[in-house]
Amino acid sequence: MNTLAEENYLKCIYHLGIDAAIVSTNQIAASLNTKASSVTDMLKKLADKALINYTRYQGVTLTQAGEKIAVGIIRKHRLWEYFLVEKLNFKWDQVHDMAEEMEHISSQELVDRLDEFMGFPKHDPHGDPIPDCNGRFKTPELIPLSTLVVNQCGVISGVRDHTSPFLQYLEKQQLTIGKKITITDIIEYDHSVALKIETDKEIHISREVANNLLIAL
Amino acid sequence: MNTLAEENYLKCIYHLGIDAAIVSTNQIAASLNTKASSVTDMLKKLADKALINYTRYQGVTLTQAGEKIAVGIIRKHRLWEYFLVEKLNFKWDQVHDMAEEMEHISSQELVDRLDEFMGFPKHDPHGDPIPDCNGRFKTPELIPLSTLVVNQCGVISGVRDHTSPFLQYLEKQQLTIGKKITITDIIEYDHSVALKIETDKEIHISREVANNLLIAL
DNA sequence: TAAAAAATTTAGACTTATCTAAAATATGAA
DNA sequence: TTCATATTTTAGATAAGTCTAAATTTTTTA
Repeated sequence: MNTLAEENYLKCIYHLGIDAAIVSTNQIAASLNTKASSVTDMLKKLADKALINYTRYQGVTLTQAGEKIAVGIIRKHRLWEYFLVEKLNFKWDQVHDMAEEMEHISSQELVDRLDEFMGFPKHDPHGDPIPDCNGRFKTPELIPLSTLVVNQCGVISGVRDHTSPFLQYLEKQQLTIGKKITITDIIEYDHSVALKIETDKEIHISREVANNLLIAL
Repeated sequence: MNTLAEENYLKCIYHLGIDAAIVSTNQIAASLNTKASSVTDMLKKLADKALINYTRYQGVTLTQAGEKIAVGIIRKHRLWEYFLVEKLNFKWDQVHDMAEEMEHISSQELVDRLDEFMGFPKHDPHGDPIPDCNGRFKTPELIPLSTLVVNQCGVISGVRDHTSPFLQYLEKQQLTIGKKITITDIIEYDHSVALKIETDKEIHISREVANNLLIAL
């Protein structure tokens, strides 16, 4: 088995690897709030375990074995988030830190039974896809709301920012997963966006918010 | 917050303290599969944190603060065991190791909501009482089955041995929590016991098994 | 394309929790 | 009540994961 620190590095490399073919030491250090020298030490260890491909000064990628572990952790994280929201009635902005602890519970059978207990959910409370017990999942085509044009419509299906303040703001504005929205206006001056939620409510959001809201067309 | 190791020491001292006013270094070492010298180191640390009362060579007791933490961990352990058995359909002999990991998940609100979700259960799958959110619980008067006499009856309400082989054996014999039993015979030679389960099944168990089965009269 | 800047690694140190071996203290049997 | 034994503590070492500071390599830019 792997230590907690190892698991966190693998998960981090996986996430950073989504936007970049190769992940750098400094990216990992920034993401984990640690120092580059600490990262280097851990990279050597993970390379020895054949969980990453690593050459000095050249950044890292996950091996198949490493990716499998990372996806397993993400599966657990998202299933526990779903559990916390759907079964224990937490809000979507409260569950991240708890799931961060729970994702390290080791039993494979536990996760699989939890999955079954909840009816094999496909998405966590933030819209992120939940890998199945074989680690398979598909990432739907989502685009930032900021790329839509006037009169275009779509469904809120994910967020780029998972922090509490952002999620709380969205909740207050009723900008939650599954809601259908239509762009009614885009203000040239600051790129802020006016939009209609479902059929009634009309609201106005900043460019930054629009950038962090993901839409399925 | 306390480290995982600290929590395990506190829980261990609590359990050992049930049968003895003062807990010794060697008892803790045996119980945690560690060395006495390691225990001494940790005792100093816990004493510095005012979680135990400790004087060199004199053994330890928990302070009120230490006991509160220990009971909190036991509450979490037992609630998760209940969850695993009642919601995820695990057998009572499969849940201990998983709960051992889950008991260290820190959120107080999570445990309390879990408790509520399950309807505030009073006992875990092995019959042990679950402390409420204020750490209060009462230990019912239970006696080993081996102390009963012929024709005496009672209800199986707990076990002294929580290991898988013992629990599996009990399950196979239908000697599970809640079953009413009546002693039909006690064999002088080896102190083994013949008994009737509920109204029908008649079985024969060893002295050792009888010693580890707890009965409410 | 060479020097400056940025990124990364190495070297050496610290903390936590553990260990072995030796020393100190307590216990209990003669 | 003293000595042998058992228990406990101290001293010093080790592994994991982190840190700072210095050295090395890569990248950028002039």
